[in-house]
Amino acid sequence: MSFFDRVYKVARQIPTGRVTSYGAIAKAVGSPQSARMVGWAMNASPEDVPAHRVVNRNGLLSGKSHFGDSNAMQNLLEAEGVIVKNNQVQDFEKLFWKPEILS
DNA sequence: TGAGTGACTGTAA
DNA sequence: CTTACAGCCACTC
Repeated sequence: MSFFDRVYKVARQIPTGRVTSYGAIAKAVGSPQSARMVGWAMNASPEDVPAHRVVNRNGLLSGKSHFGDSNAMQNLLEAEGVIVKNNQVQDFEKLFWKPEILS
């Protein structure tokens, strides 16, 4: 199983209406210092991976520009009940979902 | 085989 | 409080 596969496995576990950070996923897959790789994995993520629920540690939609439309990521989040304003998730601390560590 | 790159993060000024 | 900088690891050319 590759690094990417593990990232996808964790990302798919993010509940609807919740968000997490790249660093949190990196930690969950066993490479806490590979947050950048997580982002890269998201760049190549399959459709069944909710990449829009993954933001940076400030709750900022750093990856929105990688979606087709500049509003796509925000629209997806808002459709799930996540309030996004100025490219930033509101109540990020409340909505933050901590992924479980992969064994 | 080696250098470049990136949807990040934590620490320092 | 905001801005800067360096480390990080897996992947591509």
